[in-house]
Amino acid sequence: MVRGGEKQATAKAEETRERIVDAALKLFRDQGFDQTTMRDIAAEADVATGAAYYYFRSKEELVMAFYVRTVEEARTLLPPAMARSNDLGKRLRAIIDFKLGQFAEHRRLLIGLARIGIDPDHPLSPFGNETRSIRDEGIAEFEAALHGSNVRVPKDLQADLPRLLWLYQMGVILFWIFDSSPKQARTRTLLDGTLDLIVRLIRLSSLPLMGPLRRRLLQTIQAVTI
Amino acid sequence: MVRGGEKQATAKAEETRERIVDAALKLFRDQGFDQTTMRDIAAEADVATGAAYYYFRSKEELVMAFYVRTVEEARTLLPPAMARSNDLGKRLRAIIDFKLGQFAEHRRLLIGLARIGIDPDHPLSPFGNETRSIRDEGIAEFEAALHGSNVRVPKDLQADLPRLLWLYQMGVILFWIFDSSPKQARTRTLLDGTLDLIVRLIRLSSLPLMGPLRRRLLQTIQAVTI
DNA sequence: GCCTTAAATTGAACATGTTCAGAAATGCGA
DNA sequence: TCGCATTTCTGAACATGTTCAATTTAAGGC
Repeated sequence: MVRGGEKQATAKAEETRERIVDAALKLFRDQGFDQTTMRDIAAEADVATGAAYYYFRSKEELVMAFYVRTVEEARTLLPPAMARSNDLGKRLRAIIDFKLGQFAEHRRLLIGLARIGIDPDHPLSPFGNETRSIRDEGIAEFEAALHGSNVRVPKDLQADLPRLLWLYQMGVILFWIFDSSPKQARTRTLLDGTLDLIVRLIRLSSLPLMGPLRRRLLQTIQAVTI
Repeated sequence: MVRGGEKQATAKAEETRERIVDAALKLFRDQGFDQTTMRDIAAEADVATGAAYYYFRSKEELVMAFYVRTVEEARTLLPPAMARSNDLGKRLRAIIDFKLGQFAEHRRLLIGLARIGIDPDHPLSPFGNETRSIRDEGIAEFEAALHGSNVRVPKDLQADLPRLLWLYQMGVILFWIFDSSPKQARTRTLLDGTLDLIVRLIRLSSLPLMGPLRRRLLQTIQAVTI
């Protein structure tokens, strides 16, 4: 049994696994998630139908495999991109632009992921237990963006702000999946309009006057999130 | 052919249709959306499997039928509930509480609706064309809440604010579907924490100082929404 | 009452995600 | 190299959403 990585796979198995992901990604990209059948994928990867289920629990998990790939890519490529400026707005934008760039070719594919996300009972829900490490890595990206930036973050915000920004990013990505405007121009507009506002809000939140309001908001956020 | 209402159905057909919805709702409630098969539903309604597809295009459309029922119920019950106060916060709360009350028994069922919602290509997406009239009715509820309230809304906000509040409501409902805390207590906390804030924001937005910021936000919102 | 047309209904067939019992391949100690 | 355990893979079977050709039922005019 392979699958979670509980047992380390042989080189050959690893190669088969990759072949299945590659086949799936190619077909997803060319004909969309729903239009691609598991039989198609297996045929494209030159394995039997059931083989895919030896490596992946479901069709959606193949999308998740793609997502994991992008996270790994981000791990090496994001830090240098971030180092280019210490302006918080630019740093946040760098993260989100990078992600959207990674997804660009596979926009329709993310519908498969979104469907997972919407189902709180699904093991692969982005808010669930099984995806914690991926999620934590995503949140850490925003922590890093804040850390090296030119914006001071009030102490009591420091613990929650990265997660809030990550949540914002998830919202943007969701919007982007929906966005049928040419080249997803509306998403760019959304980013232009809101990112700058967020940075300004973070800046304002440091003002002493804002203490009570900030605490009130934080309290709500903490009470609401798990 | 029935289905959209293109042809008016006979009384008997209408009765069959209702029987199918009732059967579906009963089974959805008792055993969940995914665990209920179309064969189960047909059997419970004493019709053949295919009959359900004479009236509904898909399993999800049965959930939509439930949703339409709640909208119709709201049409008669919401106005009186709203008339009880002209405090905007209370009026908004009345709408949302009423909806959550309607859904309470069928929380798991809404996952089926959420899956539709997340797929921008689905004909029944809450942002799509086919659901316009339902959506407009929902937005109108918030328009009414604003109209008879004690809060003055700046002119340039009046066109968009109801839709924004409706969007907020959708977000709350989505959160509520996810909310696994006992009796969905976290959703109540979220409402307590954010509704009051929203009302205060609307109030603040009238201040002359807020003009530029308000215009900037509005511009973004208008550029971003369809 | 009979005929014609449309509406309503049937149930088998189909498509596709998923499972599973077993076959083949592989690795490994003796 | 042989035997055995484990991993990898197979393809048929299954479950379930959906479609569809065919049948039954109902409505309306004559």
